Amino acid sequence: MSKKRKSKKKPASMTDVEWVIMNVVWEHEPCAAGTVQEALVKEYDWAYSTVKTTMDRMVTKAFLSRKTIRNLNLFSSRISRDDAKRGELQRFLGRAFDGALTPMLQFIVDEEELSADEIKQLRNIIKRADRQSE
Amino acid sequence: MSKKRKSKKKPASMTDVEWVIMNVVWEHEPCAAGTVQEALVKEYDWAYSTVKTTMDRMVTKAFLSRKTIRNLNLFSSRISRDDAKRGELQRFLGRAFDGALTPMLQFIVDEEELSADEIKQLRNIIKRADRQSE
DNA sequence: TTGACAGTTCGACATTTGTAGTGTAACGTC
DNA sequence: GACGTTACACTACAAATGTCGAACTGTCAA
Repeated sequence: MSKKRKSKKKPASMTDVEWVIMNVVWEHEPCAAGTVQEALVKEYDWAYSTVKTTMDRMVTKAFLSRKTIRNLNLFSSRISRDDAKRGELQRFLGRAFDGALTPMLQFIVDEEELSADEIKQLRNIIKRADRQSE
Repeated sequence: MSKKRKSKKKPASMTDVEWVIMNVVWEHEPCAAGTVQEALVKEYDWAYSTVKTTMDRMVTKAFLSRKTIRNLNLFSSRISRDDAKRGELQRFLGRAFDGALTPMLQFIVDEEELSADEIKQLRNIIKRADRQSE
């Protein structure tokens, strides 16, 4: 898309498929494509080669790194889960909430029907943060 | 991507470009492609035809509707801003937080450096929700 | 009526994405 | 050392995306 303004380098965006794969890699790294495919086949029935191709591409995109041992490709993540989450949050906020955080929470509170329990949890989270910031 | 399980119909996902355009449409609808292009040219320098083509495609995808008056195409949104936000939130949570809300907020509180003011705002939002749920 | 304009339609093209088949090379086993 | 099993590398291909240019058309004022 390419905005005109400069922006502090943030992790490139991942597609849905890539997220699914990354989530497995973070759990199992370093791991082979077969491992990932097997972990996912119950939910998504992708062929081995589909997963492998995607992972190869993710190496090019620098989401993954590859280490070859003998006949085996071992993949590892090149971005941390937290960085990826941060990037995703930024993009999400940017798209839908003009980048602002509190409107987003406001929206959630207003629009999603939160259970009393969830509200309690949220309150606790905030409370803790609040205390810590003093 | 297509998961194996069924899922309640939720709005299809929009690309970044589509979000940018939608945000303008929501502000100005019903509006012409030229209006949108002009509104965006300062930030993104897309040619008129780029915007127009994208909007045409968005009609096909049912994000927009088109009404032709004489020589003019007037576009309107077919999904509400809130629905789009809801969908986006779901996708965001699904990708990065296994669909769960509180871990997401936890993450924000832990990882983003929130200003004291932001924390206060958050607390107020929650407090209000809390009171309301009783 | 003739431009100047604004807006349209259509086609085009390079990339990226989703998805996978195939032939091949290495591995472990009997 | 032959053989079945794996995992790999390579190729393919349609659909979606990002991006426009060119040619055409309707409108309105001079």
